[in-house]
Order: sequence, then structure tokens, then C-alpha cells
Amino acid sequence: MGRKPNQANAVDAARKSKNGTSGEKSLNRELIVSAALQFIDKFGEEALTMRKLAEVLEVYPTTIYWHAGNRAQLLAAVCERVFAEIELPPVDDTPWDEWLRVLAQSVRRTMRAHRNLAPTVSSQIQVTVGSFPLIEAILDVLSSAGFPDSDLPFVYNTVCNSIFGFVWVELNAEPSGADPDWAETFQQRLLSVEPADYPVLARAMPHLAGKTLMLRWQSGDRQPLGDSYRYVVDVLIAGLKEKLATSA
Amino acid sequence: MGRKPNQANAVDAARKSKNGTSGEKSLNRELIVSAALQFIDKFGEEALTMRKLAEVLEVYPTTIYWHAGNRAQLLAAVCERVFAEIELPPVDDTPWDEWLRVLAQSVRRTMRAHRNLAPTVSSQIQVTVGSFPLIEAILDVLSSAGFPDSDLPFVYNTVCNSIFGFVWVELNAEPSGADPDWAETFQQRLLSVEPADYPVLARAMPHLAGKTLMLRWQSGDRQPLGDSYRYVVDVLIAGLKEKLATSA
DNA sequence: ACCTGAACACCGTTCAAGT
DNA sequence: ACCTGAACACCGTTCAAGT
Repeated sequence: MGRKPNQANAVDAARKSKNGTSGEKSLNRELIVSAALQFIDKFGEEALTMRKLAEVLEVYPTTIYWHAGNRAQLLAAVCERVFAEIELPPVDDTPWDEWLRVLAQSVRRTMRAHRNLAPTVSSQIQVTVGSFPLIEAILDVLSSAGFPDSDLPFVYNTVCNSIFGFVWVELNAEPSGADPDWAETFQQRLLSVEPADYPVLARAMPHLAGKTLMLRWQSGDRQPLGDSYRYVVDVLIAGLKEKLATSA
Repeated sequence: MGRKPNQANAVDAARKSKNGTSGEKSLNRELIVSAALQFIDKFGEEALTMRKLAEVLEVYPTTIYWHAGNRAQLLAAVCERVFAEIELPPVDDTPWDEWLRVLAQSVRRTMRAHRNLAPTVSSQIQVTVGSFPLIEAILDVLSSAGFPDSDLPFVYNTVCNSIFGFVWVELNAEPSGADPDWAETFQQRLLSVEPADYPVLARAMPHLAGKTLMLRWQSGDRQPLGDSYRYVVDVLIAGLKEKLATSA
């Protein structure tokens, strides 16, 4: 099978310096993941190719495979790195609803710092040991809030969908291959919706155009939906309180 | 610029039969989009290449470009097709909360019928004229429920995140390039979490493993999260009712 | 253990023709 | 208007060596 050090078990962080005395490291997995993240932050996920990344690292493409596995595995590692970057609010005596609000802002801040990765992280199942502290914190807070263990999966999924899911949708990608004047064209079509065909849509369009899902032509990167996010978290917390009240 | 019939404006559905009398159509945009959707349903979005699709259609790859534009545009058209497939509950005197519940189930049913497309549709901004009826219906119901026009964008985004966002996250893709025994490995690691390190996680693991975001090794395709979805919609509706009550 | 070098089997997309 | 045919400039990935 030819075991290769793709997994954490072999991350011995060997710092064998090629030139002996100097502190200069040789290439390792960490460095590759960092370089990949930087590259994606700059040029987007689609632009990242194994060959270009190798060029940046001044190495042959095959070297990347040896350290970090194939492209899919590399992307997974990059996602894990970003997840680990999320600042966890301390689990102390902060009320659970307040804690969730702080976490939400923290998640959004981190994802916006790596907006180009949002489509990738959202479209993959993310199962990484690196996010255990984050998950534990969420579960701890929810459990302390009074939710029984048997409800935890539902509550936890609901919380994740509001806090992570919204930011992913907010930051999803703009059409890349389309005409450059696509945005203008669509904007025009939105503003000229016939009230006869779509009365409510036409009436509320000034409030909606550009700021709502399926009615916008820019990513949340360029057109932030922070107010909606706050509303989402508000509704989440109000709904959870109702659940707590009726189940007790 | 060499206008090509990539857009709806040129879908004249020309049915020029090549052999004259027969009802046999020549290739057109509709047929290509259908074939692409079928292909993705069977083999996944990653497997769809312009060349393979051309092979299926018994035509040269360039023909697809002429009718449907490049790959990104083709995928956008496929997404639009799926959106149009969502069955809209009638907007009559059904209470708004009940209507949202029915819509939610309808959305989930359609997306599960095209599970392989979920990552694609979720990672792209979807701005299509074809979904105007869907959007109008949602806005109509929310407006009738009593939400003022100025709040509609927030409420609408919140509703979309619960109803669409969750299903997309539920159906996101399993790691493709990883080892075949990855699932088993991760499952093992989950079940052997140290209570000393992650007490709540370890305690609730029997309820969580395999059924919650970031703690599962299968897509919602193979491990449905229907109960969580119901909970998400419950919390959404309870939260919205609270918003209605306090703003009135 | 770590990296080079070359090669394989593909891609998306474009361009010049055909009819 | 619609399609063929060939070509360009890339890809991810593997395999056999090197040190």
C-alpha cells in the first residue's frame, strides 16, 4: 500500500535543514497547507493547481503529493486549518444565547478572512479532529442551557446551520465564466419585474435587490449581509428558547 | 461580440428535423441541459466533462459550446432546471407556518432527487428568472403573515437559510479522493474520544456520531437528517412568531 | 526520507472550416 | 444556423529513479 505521511500520524515536523547549521526548514506539510491557503485567498480555489502551487514553493509537483496527498486531501487540510482559526469565546458564565451570538460573529469574521474558501468548505463534509474543541464548546453550552442529550443532535445541527450555513451561503461564489456585463443585465431585469406577474416581489424589490439570496449579483464578500445574519441568529435563539420552554 | 444563443432569449426551440418529415428534433439547449442533469444524477458533477457529455449526445464537444456555452454556464442552466422542478404549494388560505413546512418538504424532496447537484447549487449564487415564482410565493406568504416590507429581506434570507441551506449542507459531498477505509477510521476515532478531553462530546457521542454536521462520515444522501430538518423548521417558525409578536 | 524528471491520460476551450 | 475536425494550453496523477 506504500504508506505515505499524508495523515497527522506522520507529521513529525522534521526540520532537517538542508544546509546543516541554519534554521532553514525543508518543506513540510504545514508549509504546503499554508501556501495553498494563501494562494486560494489571493486567486480562488479554482485557480489553485498542483503545478502552480509547486511553482510557488519552488519544487516539483510530485513533492506536494508526497507531503500532502492529492488535491482533495490538500483542500481538506486547508479547510481544517481555517476551522482551527476560529476564535472560540470562553465557556464561562456567559448566558448561552449571548455566547452563541459571540461565536456567530467570530465564525463570520474568520470565514470572511478566507472568503474564497467558503464554497469549498461548505460543499464538503468536514470531519476533522481539529474542530473537536469547537464542537465540544457548542455542545457544552447547549447542554448547560438545558437541552437533553437526546435532543442535542437536532439542536446542534440547527445551530450549525444558522451560524455556519448562513455565512457559507452569504459567501458563495459569483458566476465566473459568464459575460462581464452579466451583473448589470440581471440587475436591470430585477428592477423591471412586472407588478402584474409578481406583485409582492415588484413592490418590495427596492428592499430586496442585491441583498437577498437568489436576487443578488454579488457575493456577500462585496455585498455583506450582516443585518440578515443578525436576524438569523435572533430567530435561532428565539426559536430555541421556545423549544426549551415547551419541553420543560 | 458574436451573439450566441446561450441565453433564454434565443431558446426558440428550433425543431428543424434533419431528415425532413420525421418528428426527430435536432440537438438544442434543452436537450443538452437534460442530458447534463441526467449525467450528474448518475455520476456526479465532477465526472461531467464536456467531452463525455458530447459522447453521450453523439456529437462533437464544440457543439455543446455553441448551444449551451461553457461548462460554468451549462451548470448554471442545470441548476435552474432543478429549481424549476420544486413543487410550489398553492398560496391559498393555508396558515403561513403550515405553508412553510410544506414548502420545506417539497424543497428537500426535489434536492434529494438530484443530490449530486447539491454542492454545485449551494456554492453558486443562483440568480435565475426561473425561480421568480418560487420567490414571489415565499414573499407573498411572509408579507401576508404580517412582516413589513422593510423586514422582508431579513425574514426571507432567514427562511431560505433554514429551508434551502440545511438541505444543501445535509447533502454536501463525501470526500472523494480519500482512502476507502477513511469512513471506518474516522468513525473509530469518534467513538474513542477521551471523556477527559471532551466530556460532553464523549457523553453524547452515541446520539451524535454519524448524524450531525462535522461528526459524520456519510452524506445526507445515505444518512438522512430528516429529524434535524424538522427541528430546524420548527425553530425557524417559533423564532419568526416571536419576531411577529414583538414587532407588532 | 525526500525530491527529481518524465510520462500518461486526460481536461476546457478556441479557431478555422465545412454545409 | 449548426456542426465537424484539429489543435492549444493546460490539468491531476503515477512511476521510476535518484540521493
